[in-house]
Amino acid sequence: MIKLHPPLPTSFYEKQTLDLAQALLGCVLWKETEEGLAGGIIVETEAYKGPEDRAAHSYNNRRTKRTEVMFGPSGNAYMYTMHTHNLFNVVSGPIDKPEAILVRGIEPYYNQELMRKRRPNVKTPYQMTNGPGKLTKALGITLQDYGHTLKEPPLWISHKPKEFMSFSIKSGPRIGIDNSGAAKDYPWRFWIDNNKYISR
DNA sequence: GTCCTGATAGACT
DNA sequence: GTCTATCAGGACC
Repeated sequence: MIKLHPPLPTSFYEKQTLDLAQALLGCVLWKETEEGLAGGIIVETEAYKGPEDRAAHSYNNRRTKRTEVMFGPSGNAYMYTMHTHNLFNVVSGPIDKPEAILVRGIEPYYNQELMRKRRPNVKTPYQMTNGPGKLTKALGITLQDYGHTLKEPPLWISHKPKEFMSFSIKSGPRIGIDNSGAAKDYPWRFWIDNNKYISR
């Protein structure tokens, strides 16, 4: 699988964050664990643009143990715990520009059986991965992956498979950030139109 | 729609 | 040490 779907190179991540958020749509997110390898198509993302974005953890350049990885180079994993769930983000922006992209939804692409095993009790296939906390559980992504590069196993992102080369992208306000002033209205959420694995 | 769960970092005393 | 908010999810109505 790694030979068929090699990691995207450093140059892929050297884009404006809003462009990268859209470029990630259709790409495959892979995670290999002791249980096996699983992969899913990224179908929904949200951009968070550091200093000027009140909704971002790195707003006003807040530099802490948690946000530290966002001040580093792009192409690394930023993990964050929300209640009982782990959320996965791709670090974006150059060094000292703390920006990131939250992955909110994936479509199972490889080893759906393993995802189902990790997500018992779901009633429809969509419920396995149609949310930021759900997809990390389905793929087996944990806080251990914080700060890890996305350019080599066990956690990596590969180019769009040919069946996902063409689709239309929609955008709109982000989810769950109601207390962030004007920032809550920024249309920095992107998704693949008509995809069934969008979080809402 | 409402309510409850409950990990972790960060702010505060 | 203690308090509290959080880029949700699930169970319920």
